[in-house]
This record gives sequence, structure tokens and C-alpha cells, in this order.
Amino acid sequence: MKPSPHQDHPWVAVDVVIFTIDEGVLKALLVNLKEGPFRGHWAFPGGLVSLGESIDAAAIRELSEKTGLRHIYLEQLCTFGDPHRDPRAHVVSVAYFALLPRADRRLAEHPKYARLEWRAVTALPPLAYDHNRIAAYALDRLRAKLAYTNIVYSLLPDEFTLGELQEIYEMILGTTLDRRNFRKKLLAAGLLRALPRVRRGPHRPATLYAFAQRRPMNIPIL
Amino acid sequence: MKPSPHQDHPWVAVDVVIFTIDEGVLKALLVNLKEGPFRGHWAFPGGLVSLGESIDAAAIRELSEKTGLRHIYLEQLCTFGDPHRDPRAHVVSVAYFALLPRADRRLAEHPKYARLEWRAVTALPPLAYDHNRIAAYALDRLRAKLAYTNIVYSLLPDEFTLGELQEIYEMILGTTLDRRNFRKKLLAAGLLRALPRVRRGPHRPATLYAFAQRRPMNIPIL
DNA sequence: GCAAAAGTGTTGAGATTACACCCATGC
DNA sequence: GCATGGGTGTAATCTCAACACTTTTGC
Repeated sequence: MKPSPHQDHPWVAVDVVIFTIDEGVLKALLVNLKEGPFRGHWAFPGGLVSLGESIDAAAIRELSEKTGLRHIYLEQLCTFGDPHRDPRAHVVSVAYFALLPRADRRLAEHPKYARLEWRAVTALPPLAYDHNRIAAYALDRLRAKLAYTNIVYSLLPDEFTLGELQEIYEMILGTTLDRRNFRKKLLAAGLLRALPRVRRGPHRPATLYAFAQRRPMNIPIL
Repeated sequence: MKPSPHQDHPWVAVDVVIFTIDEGVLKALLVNLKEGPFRGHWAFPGGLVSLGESIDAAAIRELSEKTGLRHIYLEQLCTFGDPHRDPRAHVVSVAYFALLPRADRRLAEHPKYARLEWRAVTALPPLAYDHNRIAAYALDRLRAKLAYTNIVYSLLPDEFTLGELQEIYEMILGTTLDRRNFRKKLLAAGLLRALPRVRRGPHRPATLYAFAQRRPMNIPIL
């Protein structure tokens, strides 16, 4: 690794796939590009990494610029480095994925983009760059991680019912799960804490739960 | 993502952790640096990505420059982007790991490095940059992948005995495995083909096996 | 004949699945 | 009182782990 300042090099960018649950569906945040060869196309939010800025910091910056939020679950996915993925220049992009609780979904306005929208991951439009590949990759990773980590806490508000939790699992995995077995496994995993309160609705009240620990852990769940 | 050519940007490099089995031990290829702030230190082979070169191509190039080999198992690991990981400049490094069959271990000479050496992964010296982190990460990934992919074929010659295969699993995982259960599982996975030949040695001859398919597949093994 | 690795099945425990009925509430 | 989601237990199956002896060869 011998930096030679007189030679041209690729640029480095980050792109962030931000997932959330909205209207009972798993959605991702898309931005509509105002400029460049993909003007008018949808893409995941992203941008160049500045000199002296760590790539994690760049991803956090993107997140907070676009959603106004910090302290969100954020994980590096994969790096895409095909020289032709951006027609303007060779841009190596480090993809991240983030999980947003459904409670907080206000979106910051941003001069760089025409619009920001939450779109169902099962019906994404054709995206700019290689972002459809990033989307597929992110969704695979999210599905895999549901089974052996507790990161689903990042998609949930502080309090939730077991029914709501199961609904999220089913939505993301695209399957249905047996209610009794699901409850047994999740309670056996010891990640949840029953609260002395219930959620009232049109039917029988449901016990509210909270995560005992709101930090990422590797634990077999399903 | 709006490239602005007048601004300085980080550079992009690849670093490759090349594993092989040697003398009954899992080893990684280290290079001794001739220049730079880590002169005299050991590191994994790596180098800057050229403009117009995909990062996968850069990793393949590193591999073939250092080992003279192509068509080796190669997988992207993770990207490290701390601005201070290289004291000279902000270099974002995409780490890869590669698996080399033990048969082919001749090493190409390389003007950039003082020496190339295979070193046991359980006793790596302090490495340049953040390469000890990369090493830990690569080893974790390799261990995890043994259980649910067939990539171990990349560490083995065309023909091998079940005993040799088990030895490799035990070596990498750092555990011992029950021989009967191990054989049952591997044969049940259907990845192996018994050859009509045996390996003769000082004791009872062992049936030789080959992998039915020498390409990466995700299949539960252990 | 003996040392050393190869080869082979069974059993018990634990985990996982499948499955049906009553409960509490709002309307 | 009825529609709706909440809450609960058991039996059958499958998977996984533990375990010991015989075989074949080189020396």
C-alpha cells in the first residue's frame, strides 16, 4: 500500500438503506435525484466520504441528514466497486443498512433531493446505479439476522405486544409463524421483559413487552 | 453522490488475507514491508485500487501477484475506513479473504516486499495498520462459513480422505469432532464423491474422496 | 503380533413442530 | 352476544450427541 499522490484514484462514497415498518409493511427510504446522469431516478441516500472522515461517520452523517436521527442501528453491508456503476466517475461505494423504529419517521428536507419517500421493499422501482443489487443484499442480510440477533428491537417502539412483534417477523420473512411456538421461543430467549401494562384495543387487551437490552446481541432466536 | 473533482478524497485499497493449510496448521500469508511508516513490520498483502479497476479485480490482482495463482476462492470481508489507520494518508481498505489449496504454495518474489511468509493464524505477530483486526474478522468469517458452506474444498487438493477433511475442520474450529458423526454429516450433505481408490499409508488404507462440485454453495454441513 | 488409523449403528435426550380451545374486551 | 385477537399445553417427530468395537494394513 504505497500512496502515490500523482495518480488518479477512485472516489469513496457511502449509500444507506434505511428500513422501517410503516402501515404494516417493510419500507425503505428512497430519494429522488435532482442532478447527474440518474436525474429523476430513485436511489438510496448516499454521498461521498470526505477526507479525514471515517466511513462509519459518513454513514451516520447521511442518516442524520436524511432523517434527523442519530443513535439508529447501523451496520456495514458490503462494498461495491465496479468502475462503471456510476457513469460519471469511478466511485467505490460502501453500502450500509439501518433500522428505524416506526415511531420516528419525520423526514428532513434536503436540497440535494427532489423528494424523499418510504417505499415498500417488495415493490421497489428500478433504482439508480447498482442500488437494486444493494437492496437485494440488504434484505437478505436483514432476514438472516432476524434469526440469530436481537436487532429487531431497532424496528420497534419501546413498548409493543407479542402480536406486533410476530407481525414484523412475518412481514420481513414473508412467511407465517405459529403463534404459540413463536411466543415460546421469544420468551425462552430471555430478551423480553413483560411490562405491568396492557395495550387496549377493540379486543382483548394484550400484555406490553419491552426489550431487556436495547443493544445488538448475537443470540439464536428462531 | 456528487463527485467534485476539486476536493481531496480518501484513497481506496484492498488487503487480502490468504489462508492455507501447511504442516497441519492453518496459516496466513504475511508480507514484510520494505517502506513506509510500518517498514519492517508484517502485514497482509494489499495495494491501492487503480482508477477504472474494480475492487474485486484489484484483489484478484494482489492474489496473483503474490502467489502466482488465479481461480482461487476469494470473498469480500469488510471495509475499514478509519482515517488514521494509515498514518500517511486516509486510505479506505476493502479486506478480502482467500483460500488456497495446500498443494500449491510456491510464492512469487515481489520487489515491494522484503519477505513473504506463511504464519500460523494462532500466533500472528503484531501487524501493521489495523491488520490484526482484519485477521480476527477473517478467521471468524472462515469459521462460520465452514458450518454452512462447502468452501472448505478450496483448502483441499482434488483427492483427500475423510480423516484429512476432519483434521482441517478441527484445526480451523479449534475443537475436536466425533469421527462417526462427522462422517455421517458430511456424507449426508451429498457434497462428496467416493473415488474407487485408496490412500495407502502406514496403516489401514483410507478411501479417497473428491468434492462433487468445486464451486461455492450454501448448504448446512455441521 | 502389534500399533495405528479406518470404518461402522444405535440409543437417549432435547428440540421442534403441529395442533385446538377458552378468554377478555369493544362494539 | 358476537367478532376479534390474546393467551395457553401436549404429544409426536426429528435432530443431535454420545458412545465402543472390529478391520486393515505396515512394520
